[in-house]
Amino acid sequence: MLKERTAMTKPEIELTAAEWTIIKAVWENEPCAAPDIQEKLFAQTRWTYSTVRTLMDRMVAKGLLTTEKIRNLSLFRSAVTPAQARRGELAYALKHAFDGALTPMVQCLLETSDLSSGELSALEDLIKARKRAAKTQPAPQPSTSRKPK
Amino acid sequence: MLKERTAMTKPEIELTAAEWTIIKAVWENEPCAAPDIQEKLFAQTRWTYSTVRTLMDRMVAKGLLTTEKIRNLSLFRSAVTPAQARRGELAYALKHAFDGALTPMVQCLLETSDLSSGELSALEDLIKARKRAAKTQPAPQPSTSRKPK
DNA sequence: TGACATAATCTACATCTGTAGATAGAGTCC
DNA sequence: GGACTCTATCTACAGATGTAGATTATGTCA
Repeated sequence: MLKERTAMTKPEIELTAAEWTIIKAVWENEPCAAPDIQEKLFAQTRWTYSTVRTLMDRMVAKGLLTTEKIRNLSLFRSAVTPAQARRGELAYALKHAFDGALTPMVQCLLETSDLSSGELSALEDLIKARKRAAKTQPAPQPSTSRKPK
Repeated sequence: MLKERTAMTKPEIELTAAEWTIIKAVWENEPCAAPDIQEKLFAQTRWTYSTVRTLMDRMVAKGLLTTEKIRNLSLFRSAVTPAQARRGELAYALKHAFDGALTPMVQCLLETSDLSSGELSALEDLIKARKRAAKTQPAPQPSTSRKPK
């Protein structure tokens, strides 16, 4: 029936392409009704109400969204923040494609993409800021762990 | 999941967790036979020969591996390079989680992970190198394109 | 109280993934 | 040639995903 994540450390959030599409729309409209999301996405996706609704219901079952029923209407809200979702995505890439090693990942990003020198400088600044932060505080979150499946 | 390969541009490689496991083993043994891969992975995954073989055959069908039959034996080789696979993974994350914007992605990486100042300096050097390269040459590859299915 | 417009619910179905057991074909050794 | 041992092939099956039609319940307006 329902499989729920009882909390503690979140079980590594991973979203499919369709789920990303939905949740981004939800983030922008929270709280929102399914028909709103359907309309909002129709131009991009051509999804029918049924499709959107099925997707959203399944996302509720997975703990990605929540619903609250008000009379005849289901109000949806996101259950994960953009930051959490992003982290999950990065963790997946980091874990599988780079065996957890961050530096090569950034390197690959730099090589693959075509950044202006302004953007490069912005990144440099980010790193400098991070260095300063590291001096004062110990460190942030622990990074991903290993183990397939 | 679904990959949409709208055309021309490389079909955007995406690997599932199981496929990553397999292809990494293949990269390290190329060319190799399915039983080798199975043995190699058994400790980590506990997969039987059937499982590994099915996975590998499907990967051949998808163009991720190639086979060549020599008498009774199927020899497998990778059909995508580590770099291609990595780029595919990054492209997916970049596209869905960061709407294609690289700087926020790097920022998220920096925030989430706990890097030593040595590593941070290494990143800084990478960026500096990239800046220098940008001065001499125009630019590398174009980055990913957009449009959900 | 009908006639609509809306939203929800149910059911369906093709693929794709993860995981394998059962069976058959080849090669090898006595 | 039989007994083994690999390797390959076939078939299966549950669960996840993408996509939606059909049917029903609810709300609204004349």
